[in-house]
Amino acid sequence: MNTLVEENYLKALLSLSNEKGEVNVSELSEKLEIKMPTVTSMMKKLAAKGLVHYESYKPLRLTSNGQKEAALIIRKHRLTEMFLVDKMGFGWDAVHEIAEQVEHIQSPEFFEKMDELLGFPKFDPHGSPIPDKEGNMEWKSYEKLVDLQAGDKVRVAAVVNASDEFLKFLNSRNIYLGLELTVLSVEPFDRSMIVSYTDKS
Amino acid sequence: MNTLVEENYLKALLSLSNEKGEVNVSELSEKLEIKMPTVTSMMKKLAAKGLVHYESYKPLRLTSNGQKEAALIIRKHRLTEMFLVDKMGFGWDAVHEIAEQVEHIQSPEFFEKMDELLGFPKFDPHGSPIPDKEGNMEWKSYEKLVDLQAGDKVRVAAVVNASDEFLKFLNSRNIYLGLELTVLSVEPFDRSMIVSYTDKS
DNA sequence: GTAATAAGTTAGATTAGGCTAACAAATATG
DNA sequence: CATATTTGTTAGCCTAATCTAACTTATTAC
Repeated sequence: MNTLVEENYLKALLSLSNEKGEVNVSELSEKLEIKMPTVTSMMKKLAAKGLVHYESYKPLRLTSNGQKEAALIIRKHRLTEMFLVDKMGFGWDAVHEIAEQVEHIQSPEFFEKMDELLGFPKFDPHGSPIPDKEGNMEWKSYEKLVDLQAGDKVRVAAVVNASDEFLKFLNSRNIYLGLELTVLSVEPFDRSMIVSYTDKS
Repeated sequence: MNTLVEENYLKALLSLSNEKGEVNVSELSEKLEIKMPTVTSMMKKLAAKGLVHYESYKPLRLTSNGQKEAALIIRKHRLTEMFLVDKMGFGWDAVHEIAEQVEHIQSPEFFEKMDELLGFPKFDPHGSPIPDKEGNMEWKSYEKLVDLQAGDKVRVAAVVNASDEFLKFLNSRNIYLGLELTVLSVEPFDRSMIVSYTDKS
């Protein structure tokens, strides 16, 4: 069994390795807002538990076991977010903080029940995939808005790295998952865009 | 803000002081399964935070502030139990463990929402009162089964100190809150009883 | 009312998880 | 390629929460 702190390291490691293959101690340190020496010593501990491959001065990698453990925490996090939005009526910008805490609850039945009540969802309220019970995560690669051309039409499928401020911004503009967007123009200088959509509010 | 560990001490103190006015270090130690020296040092810490009245070799008492903090944790615990039973379909014998963890979540909105979805309940699934937001707990004093006479009719209102085994026993006999019981006879030797009720299963 | 027992405290050690300061290795720069 | 910078590690210290062993104060029993 892993401590709450260990779980947070694993989760951060997984999300960093998804963004970019290899993870440095400094990156992990920055993400967790924990100083590098502390991270180093935790890496040794997690390596001893068989969750991380660690060699001095080399990039960090989760073991397959570590990856699974991390994915199962993400699973709990995303199921919780889904539950908070769908069953409790929270906004998608309000659920992250709560889910950060609920994800550490040790009770398989609790999350089984959520999953069941939600009808075994595959994606969370931000469009991120929910890993299955074995820790497998379906990675759909969506087109990124930044890569589109004028005239392209797309449907909002997911929000990457959803900060509170950004989600509140989207809310204030009535932009939500599933909404159809049309790229009207792209500014060549910085690729800033004008995008149109139907505001149903 | 109190740590999770401090919260557990406060909660244990409140429940012991409800059972019997004064609380000894040894009782608290036994309840928490933490050795006495550790309890002593935590009492000093909580006294420094103004949550406990502590004097060497004297019984422990919560301050009014400590009492409030403790009641608010109990509130979160009981709201959670109610939510798990009413909204998630758990049995009353399965919710304690989960609520022990959920009660430590820091998110007023989360528990506000539960309260609202449950219709502002006054009692939890075991019949125990749910403290209000100010930490006030209505103490209804029910008649205890052990004090009844042959011929008395009562309705099950609450289960005191509900252990998992006892709740499972009640479940197995189809005894639940609100059920009407009739005391048929009381054995003078040890006050054991024969009780009748309608089994609706 | 003294002695035995129980309850409570003090002192000192341990573990988890954090820190800073100093050093070492790897990488980047002129 | 030699040096400066960045990155990573080691060493040593800190706090929270736990423990055991030893000592002190209260309580109980004769």
